[in-house]
Amino acid sequence: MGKRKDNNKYYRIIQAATKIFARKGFYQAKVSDIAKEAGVADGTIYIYFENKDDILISLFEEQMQMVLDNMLSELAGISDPADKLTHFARTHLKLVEENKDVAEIIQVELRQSSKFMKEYKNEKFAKYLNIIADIIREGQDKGIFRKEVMPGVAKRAFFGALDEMSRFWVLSSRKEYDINTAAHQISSYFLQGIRA
Amino acid sequence: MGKRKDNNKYYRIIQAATKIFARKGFYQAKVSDIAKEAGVADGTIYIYFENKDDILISLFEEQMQMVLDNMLSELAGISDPADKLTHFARTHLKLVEENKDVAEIIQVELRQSSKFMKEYKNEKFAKYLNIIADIIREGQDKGIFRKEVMPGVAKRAFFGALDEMSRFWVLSSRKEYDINTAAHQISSYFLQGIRA
Amino acid sequence: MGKRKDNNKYYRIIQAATKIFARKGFYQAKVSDIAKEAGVADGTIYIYFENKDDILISLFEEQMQMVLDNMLSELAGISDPADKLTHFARTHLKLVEENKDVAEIIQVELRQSSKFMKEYKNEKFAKYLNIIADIIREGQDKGIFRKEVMPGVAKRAFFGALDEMSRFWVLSSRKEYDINTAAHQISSYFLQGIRA
Amino acid sequence: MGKRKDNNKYYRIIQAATKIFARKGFYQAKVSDIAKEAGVADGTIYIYFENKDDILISLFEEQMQMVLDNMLSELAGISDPADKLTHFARTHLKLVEENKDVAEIIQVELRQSSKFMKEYKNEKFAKYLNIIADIIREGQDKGIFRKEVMPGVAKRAFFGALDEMSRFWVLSSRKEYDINTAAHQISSYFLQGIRA
DNA sequence: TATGAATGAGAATTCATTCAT
DNA sequence: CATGAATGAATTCTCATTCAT
Repeated sequence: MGKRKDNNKYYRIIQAATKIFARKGFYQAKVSDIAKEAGVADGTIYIYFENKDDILISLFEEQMQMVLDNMLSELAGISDPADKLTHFARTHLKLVEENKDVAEIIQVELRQSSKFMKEYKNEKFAKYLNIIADIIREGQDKGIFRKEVMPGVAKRAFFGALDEMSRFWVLSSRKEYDINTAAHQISSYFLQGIRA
Repeated sequence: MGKRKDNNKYYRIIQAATKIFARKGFYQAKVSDIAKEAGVADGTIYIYFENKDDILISLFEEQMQMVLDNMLSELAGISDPADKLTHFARTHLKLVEENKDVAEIIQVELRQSSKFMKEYKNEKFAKYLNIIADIIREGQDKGIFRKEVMPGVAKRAFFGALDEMSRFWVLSSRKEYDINTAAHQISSYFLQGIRA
Repeated sequence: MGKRKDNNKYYRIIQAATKIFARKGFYQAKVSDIAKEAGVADGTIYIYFENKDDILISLFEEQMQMVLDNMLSELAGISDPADKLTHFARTHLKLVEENKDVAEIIQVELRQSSKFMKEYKNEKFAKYLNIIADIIREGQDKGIFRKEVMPGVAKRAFFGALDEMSRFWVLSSRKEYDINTAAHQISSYFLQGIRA
Repeated sequence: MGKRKDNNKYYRIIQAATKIFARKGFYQAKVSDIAKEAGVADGTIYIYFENKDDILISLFEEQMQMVLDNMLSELAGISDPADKLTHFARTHLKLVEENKDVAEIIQVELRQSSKFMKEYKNEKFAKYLNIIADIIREGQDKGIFRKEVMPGVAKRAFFGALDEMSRFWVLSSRKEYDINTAAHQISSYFLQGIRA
């Protein structure tokens, strides 16, 4: 792929960028901030990444892969589609809580203007959403969920509900509701909402 | 008064900024782009706004006020809380469709890191969310919605579901689902999900 | 002369400019600051003055004329050249004390770069210095002052001594020495220095 | 160290700024003029200096240190206070003649409004003046100068006399008097003026 | 590979001056 | 004469990126 990941500096820079982008936002973050945080020289960044945009893109790819892998392994042992959705919610929110920086970047920067949401085909994110769609289809096949539910709409509704809840956590300091409560509430509305 | 709105140039600049910010994003947009679009000199911007940030903040305030007023008047004649939620969904999505630029900015720029979501207390947006919470509480009082539903969580879940759907529209060109279908689906999951 | 002084606004603007230039310096002062201080509109300034430079030039001319007239009338009744010098010193320092703003501008702005000390022929200031040279020549003719004293050098030495003392007053808040002490000291060194 | 002086670019920029500020004055001088004169890129200036003000401040510090060191070494071998003052005058005026640019900046810009004479504590200049005060005190101790001479006034009178003479040189092209004549005249008035 | 000093294009903002009212 | 909103030229400073060491 032409990208040097062999050296651990690649990952150190990704980690540093995650922290800096989360704290300042993409446009406010300086490449030299990331270099300093990673403990490398400014120029070293350009050995591992094409440019500043590429740091963000790579960060997404790496972190989304981690999120994706984690979610798939969490759901692996569960067979009931309803349980899967409940567990998806809990896992997603727990992940947000445990990886504030990653969550904030995905929340905030990923949604940012043209440069990223428009020009960059975020396939990992699409896959993540499709985990939900697949569970719904599976549930419909098993007769658990209503046939008229449209998976393409429902996946967004379910993800959006979780996501808005996360934003609240990411952007506010106080925590009015704990994760389990929120995860339970949201999956219960949704499950009851689509149940046959 | 601190801000000169008496002159229509204030609104012309807001309109121009809405268009430019939606197209390029806040950081990519040049003040001179906005000036050109508004048909005024660069310096004129600074008669009506403190600086570039202030254009965005003012834009939010003005547009959110419009959105808020519109929603309240749409819901005015409806008494049944379930109908209100359904109509909220339809109105919200229609608004997004009819005001792509405004929607995109609220979607994308409003979520942008520290500068805006953290430092800027977005009270108009909080009010908008609270329209949903109020409807839910009203429904609980009337015994239509389950008592254990937490309005603070549910308002975010419902808004998040709509919002994720909107993002899909705003950021993609093709439209797989029409508004009414999406609005109907989402409000039906949700209503069934919280119904007593 | 093409300059409208008939209206008292001309003088109000000069007064305002004196205050503003003294406080902020020529380049830091905004024409609109002066307009506000004078209680006129920005555009009005340009009815009475060519441009910002012209305000400063006019201010010098007017204020130096005042200083010149004042000094000449103060010295009018004195016949002894030594007394004249002593009185020049006292009058000069008293004037500085009583017209801090004017003094500060002459001290500071008049000396400023090319624009003013180089391109602007400051004839009033030359006349002021020549009052001293004339007194010295008069004293030499009367045999009071040494013949080898060069009036062109001595006038600058005497004025410079007074001027440096003034700067100290203008720029510092505390006053270590009072006017009469300083005037007396300086004129006594100088008189004894040039006496035959 | 906070400021990188290790590289000779620091001094090249100081030299360039000295030339440009002398020619155009601080406010008229563009940072890019200085960069061009120094043969570096605009941005390079900001590696060595905080901002434009800092260039001027640093220039003062460096050049005044040079002036100070030069004066102290010139006076080192002289024991008689009267001779010291005479030599001070000659050295000062020679320095002015040989460093027109430096002299002009110290003459003109240093005196400039609030930004520099008020907010910037010019300690090097104070030290320079105190060389004179110290000589006068020494002379008083040795019984050569009159006891009633106030060193705090006299140092300003002497320096002011020299300074006004320098201004004349710096700002005019023609030279009516040569250095030695002027230095001799001024120190002779002054010495005779304060002698016991 | 790694460095970090140097580069220079780019953008926000200011403010003297104008001119329609 | 007087106004003050509008203009737009001008300038400082930033920072992603390069490249000689």
